[in-house]
Amino acid sequence: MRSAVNSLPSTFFDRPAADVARELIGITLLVDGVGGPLVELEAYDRADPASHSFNGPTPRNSAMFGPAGHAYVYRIYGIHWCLNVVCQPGSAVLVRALEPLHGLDKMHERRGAMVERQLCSGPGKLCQALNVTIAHNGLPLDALPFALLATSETHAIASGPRIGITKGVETPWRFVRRGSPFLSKPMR
DNA sequence: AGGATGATTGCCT
DNA sequence: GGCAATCATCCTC
Repeated sequence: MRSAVNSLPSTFFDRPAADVARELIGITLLVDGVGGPLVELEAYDRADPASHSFNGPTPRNSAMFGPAGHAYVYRIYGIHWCLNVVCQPGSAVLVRALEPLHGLDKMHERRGAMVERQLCSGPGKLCQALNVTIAHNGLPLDALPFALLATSETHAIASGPRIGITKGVETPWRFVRRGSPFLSKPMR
């Protein structure tokens, strides 16, 4: 049984990013109807040396200091897009992986022939599959093309160190649905 | 199975 | 000029 929470209050996001990241596990993210349940997220905050916001606002990270519940999209390594949801000022949750469930045909068009477990198993892959780009930077997640849907299911959640960073490596702010085959990497 | 590499943008020192 | 919240490909073991 599913209940729509398309209008998640900004108070849901205007909290510590680690709390939001944990609670977003299992919530379905759609972009123009394409997406599925979130299975992997990471938290970053203002006091965190691994965070883009650590040294204050810049043109690139300005969305991180904007309204909670809006998107922060940035280009990484000159190639890939990464999608975040803004939480407390200067903090955000990086959307790293989801279970491909809706719009598989569109995902395959964008990602090519690909086993399902690799369609959205990483932040860059997920943005390609859902067609998220800089055009989405700053947009609210409670309005089209975005949608967030909660389920009544509960999930076993595991946490551990974040991926791909060189600072703050011991902060266990990566949250995954335990045992999911759709993660960017197994939790360990 | 695991390590090295190239692609390529934008911010930093 | 260096580096980064990545990924696909091309090695080597």
